Amino acid sequence: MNAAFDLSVDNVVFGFDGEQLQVLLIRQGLPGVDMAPDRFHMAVPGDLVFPEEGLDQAAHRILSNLTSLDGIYLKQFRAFGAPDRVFEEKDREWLTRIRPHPERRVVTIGYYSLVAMADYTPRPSSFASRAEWCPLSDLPRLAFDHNDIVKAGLLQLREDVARESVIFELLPEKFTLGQLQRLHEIILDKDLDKRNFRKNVKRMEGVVPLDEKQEGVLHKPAQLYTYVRPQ
Amino acid sequence: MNAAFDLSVDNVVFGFDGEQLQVLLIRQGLPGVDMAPDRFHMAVPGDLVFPEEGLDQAAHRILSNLTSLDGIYLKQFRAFGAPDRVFEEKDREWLTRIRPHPERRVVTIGYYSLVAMADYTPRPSSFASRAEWCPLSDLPRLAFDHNDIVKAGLLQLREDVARESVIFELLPEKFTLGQLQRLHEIILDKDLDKRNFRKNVKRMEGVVPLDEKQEGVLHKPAQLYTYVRPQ
DNA sequence: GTAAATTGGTGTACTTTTGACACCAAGTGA
DNA sequence: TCACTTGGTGTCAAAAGTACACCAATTTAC
Repeated sequence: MNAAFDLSVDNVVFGFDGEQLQVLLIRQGLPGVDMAPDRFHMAVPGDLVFPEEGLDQAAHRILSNLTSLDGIYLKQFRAFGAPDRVFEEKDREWLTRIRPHPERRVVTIGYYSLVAMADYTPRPSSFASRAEWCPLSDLPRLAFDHNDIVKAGLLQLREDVARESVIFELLPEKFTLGQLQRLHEIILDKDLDKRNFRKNVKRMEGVVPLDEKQEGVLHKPAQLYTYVRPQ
Repeated sequence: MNAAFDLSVDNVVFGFDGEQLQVLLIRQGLPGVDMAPDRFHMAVPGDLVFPEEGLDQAAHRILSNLTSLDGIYLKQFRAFGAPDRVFEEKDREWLTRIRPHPERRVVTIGYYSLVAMADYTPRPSSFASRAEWCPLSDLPRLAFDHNDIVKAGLLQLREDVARESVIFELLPEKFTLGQLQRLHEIILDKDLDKRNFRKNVKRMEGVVPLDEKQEGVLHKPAQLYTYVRPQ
């Protein structure tokens, strides 16, 4: 019995544009092959873990390679190891062409991450892959079990938002309370009362007002805030 | 580059005896070898995942094999994949003798589980292994990175107890409010007020009083309760 | 320059939850 | 019958959560 696995990491990167949650996807073609649009491989950025590298380390490396995103928040949330998680013909074909051992069972470790979209517009990177933001509400059919992975990442994010200060990773350096509230509403998928929300923010450590206002908006400009990690 | 991993599952099984939290450990010797006591391999029950089996499935199978515990609550909480997680000489030696590919890097998926100790006294099982309860407060040095795994499992349990009804898995079918409170106190590692605790229990779905009282105790016998999963 | 549209910003009253606190009751064993 | 142990109960104050309505500042269209 020769139970060898390939191990991969998949990163569900959430971004926020002030309006809705987005997920970073990569569209991968095959080098030198002209593919029909529906044969593209839309997936969350992920790849195999190297033999000598830690999991967190791999997650950062892979994300950096595929999207040039560096030094961002990344949290492991779950392993996905159903034996049939790669079952579609299209997926298998793709693997055959890029993986040294396409027949091997792959177990993947899911990470989620948070990025302030304003701070980063994804730069296509290296090999025939293009990174692009896609609204969470409008996800296409993804490769492998990546739709499940995204869903699970979102659930974890929801749980974490309540407890941690994770959420500020999703905002630009300067943000308005309106944005902060909308982000909470979108992640938690429920409406919050404006005044109560602001009451809570006041009690929150690290949210500090700047001497600056929004500009170029078509309504009363909002006070800008920033987040400084407590301690 | 031939990046092949072995994949294992490790189960941190928590038990409660009415007094303190315990963890289920297995003491594994080598078949036919007489080992000095300090060379025994004390570990959390875990083993390799089969090539064709899902992760949850593997966790249940392995736990069942090593401890004859079946059909219990099991929750995946984290993957452990540091490249050097198996570094001690003693551990390596042991692996060399039981694993087909002892040199292979092993990534393990941590599960935690909960058992009402009263319902189950571990039965030694199959190959030269003995399962035994060990107080959490008095854990020995375990094999591999199992001390870390237990610690991480406990943290996850703490978080989950607040939200879910997980905790009843740790109690016998009939329990007293005193036991329920002690269990909370032990898991959360803080004292709770008796009256406030009972107030909260009243608001909790599923905890129903029985027409029965404790017997054979050296004090006022307590009302017995049971838990019925809501809906 | 006036009106419409849009989002920003504020306080109060009610309800619910949490937290602190002390004493009698029902058993056991000496 | 006394000492010991755990079981069981209510009240009050503080904190947190929730519901709710109006004016302010800016832009654009007329």
